[in-house]
Amino acid sequence: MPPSAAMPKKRRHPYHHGDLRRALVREALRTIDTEGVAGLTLRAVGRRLGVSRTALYRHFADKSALLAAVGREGFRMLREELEAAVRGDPDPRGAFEAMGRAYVRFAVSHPSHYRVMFGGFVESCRNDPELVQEAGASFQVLVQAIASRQRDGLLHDDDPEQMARYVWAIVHGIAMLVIDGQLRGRDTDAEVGYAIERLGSGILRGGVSST
Amino acid sequence: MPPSAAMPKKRRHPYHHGDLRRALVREALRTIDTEGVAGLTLRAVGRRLGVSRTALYRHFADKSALLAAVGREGFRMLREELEAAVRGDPDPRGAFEAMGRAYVRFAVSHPSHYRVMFGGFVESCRNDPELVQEAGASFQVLVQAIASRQRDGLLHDDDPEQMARYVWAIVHGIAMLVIDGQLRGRDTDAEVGYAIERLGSGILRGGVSST
DNA sequence: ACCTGAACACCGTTCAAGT
DNA sequence: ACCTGAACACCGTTCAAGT
Repeated sequence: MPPSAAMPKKRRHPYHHGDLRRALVREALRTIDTEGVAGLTLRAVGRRLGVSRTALYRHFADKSALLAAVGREGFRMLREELEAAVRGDPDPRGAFEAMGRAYVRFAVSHPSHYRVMFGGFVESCRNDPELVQEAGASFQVLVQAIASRQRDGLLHDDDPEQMARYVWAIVHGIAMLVIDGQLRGRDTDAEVGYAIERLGSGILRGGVSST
Repeated sequence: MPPSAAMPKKRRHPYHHGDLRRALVREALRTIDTEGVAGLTLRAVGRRLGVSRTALYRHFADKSALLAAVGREGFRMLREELEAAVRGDPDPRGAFEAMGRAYVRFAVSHPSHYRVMFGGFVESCRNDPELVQEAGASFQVLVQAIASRQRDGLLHDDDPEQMARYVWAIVHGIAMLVIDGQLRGRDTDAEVGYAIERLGSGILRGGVSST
């Protein structure tokens, strides 16, 4: 037989080297970055990793389990950044603002994570209790920050969770609008800065509390 | 030949009766309602309408064109509801609140429309200028309402478009959180009510304007 | 344990052909 | 004009088989 005919020419090592699971998540994110969540296919991920179409099923039950892993990672990263923002600024007012900026910055610099976290692709609560727990932990960072500032007398004495949902809706709204390109041409920092100012003071003018 | 052998037994009329285009949009919405945007397939839509897999291409260039039609319809409906809310309440303060409630109510009662409008499924700006125009028209309803209240001296004299983006981010954020089930167990009306109150007055307490 | 290819039941889209 | 079926190049997932 000819010496070089039956040589397998593509695969260098028959098995994937190190941590295939992590590689799959990383490659999925790269794909979502460029193609969008709808453009994510397991076959292409495998192909790009030089691995069979079905190797993925050794690490994830199915496609939505892979997405759940992406979402979980995202919530952990977000929580760490929020905690860092709280820790980073000794002034309570400044720390609160830093959290808001950190939240939107996270979403803008990790849009793929963020979309998976909130895009409704993961059937969140049903499937993955770990993901629900991570999501709850991120939210609690905000709740605690608000409660602390209420104790300092800086914020109104509303239910801290209620106030946290309000603040969350604002930063989430800004983040989604930026990611979806609805604020194209706008300076994200300026948008967040305006929002934080009016979040504090309100949009109503003066003491006009009619009737 | 046997008398009843070659009878076509399924199709009652060989062509689709009336407005296939409208039927396709309606059926697409029904599918998204039950299966989610990811679960929308053109073949299933055709099947459910008793029409060939490819009949759709007489009315839409491709799948994303169908989604663009859904998005356009959504923006038109949203604008009409916002305009109705403004018209419906003579009191400026009440009308503004009514708009916020109408916005979130629209998103919650038409989640499929809303997801398509803002989910990034339509490559918005690129493909469909009509859709961009409809979206802009909805936004202008809010901008005009704000400018009018500024002339009455009710709101701070910020750039009305800037303030509109802020208000939009809030209602959009609430709408997305409700639709994605992140506020499950919460009373949507109560969330919106709280948001509108604090949107007006701010979350900071008293006249503490330090430094 | 980890990986593989073949196979199954699906997709979106194109196209020559029918009425 | 409007609709059709066959065909193409894709999917996610399962499964018996290899190392």
